[in-house]
Amino acid sequence: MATRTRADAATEAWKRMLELMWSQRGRFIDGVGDLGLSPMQAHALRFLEQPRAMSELADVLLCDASNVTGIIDRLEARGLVERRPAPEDRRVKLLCLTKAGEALRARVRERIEVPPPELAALSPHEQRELRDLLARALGH
Amino acid sequence: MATRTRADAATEAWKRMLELMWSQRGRFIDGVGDLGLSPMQAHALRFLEQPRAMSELADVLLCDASNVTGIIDRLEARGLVERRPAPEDRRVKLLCLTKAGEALRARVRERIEVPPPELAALSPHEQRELRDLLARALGH
DNA sequence: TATTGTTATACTCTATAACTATA
DNA sequence: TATAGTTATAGAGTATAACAATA
Repeated sequence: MATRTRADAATEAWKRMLELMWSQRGRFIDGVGDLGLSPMQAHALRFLEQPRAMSELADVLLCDASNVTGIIDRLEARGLVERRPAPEDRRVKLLCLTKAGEALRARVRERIEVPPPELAALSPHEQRELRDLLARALGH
Repeated sequence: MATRTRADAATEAWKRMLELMWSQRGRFIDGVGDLGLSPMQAHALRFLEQPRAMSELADVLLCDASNVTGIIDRLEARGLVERRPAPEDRRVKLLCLTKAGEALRARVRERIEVPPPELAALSPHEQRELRDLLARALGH
């Protein structure tokens, strides 16, 4: 077996994606921080496009349900989210964004979805290639 | 100006990259968790390929220097890192990995750098295209 | 009995401000 | 005086275990 001096292309691509993502961390933290949100609070808003149960939010945030209690407590205290008992199972609480929550969620998305300069600087053709490759990878 | 019903290609590409990254979050948390590391501890190890001052590590981790004290305290207590006064300025402390720290750092990298199934499933040609596009974006 | 969400607890990460030791 | 790092403090995220309400 020949000595491998270079990783395969998927590994190289992944390492570069990690590098790009890490470089955008400050922009994300500052962007949502300007809106008065911690990173996890911003992610919670992101996933509340539709009402979800506490346990569902815990699943997508990859944290214990007991954490979601605290995260939602803080958003609720700001009037961004409401807890409503689910009609079909009163143990379940559905998390619904208020008007203010919807508005802030839109602002979070606007900020997060602005592509980094590194991508914006690619040619239109390269941008489309990248977009299409990622669509293939994600099975879109 | 015409109504834009679709975002430009860079924005679509970025959104897909965010989606792919978020989907890999659990693998990262579990991967470094299996090694007994929190995410931030793992990142700290990542950036200690060469000895660095506390303040330098604070810069790359995007956190206050006072946080680095605690993060490094915990790594040092496990014998992974040593603080050494810098010869030219004894206020500065250089963080050096021990043998155990080097070994664990290598294991962290091995785990993190495995590409996700979504990328591994692309054809070799597509993988190379993706790798090269990202290299262009990053100015490599 | 089992499940959903909360509470209690403890640890980690986070920033700010005050402090120390060097420069 | 200024800077590098620490300590003190407080708030937020994290998991585990015990608990209340509901199924």
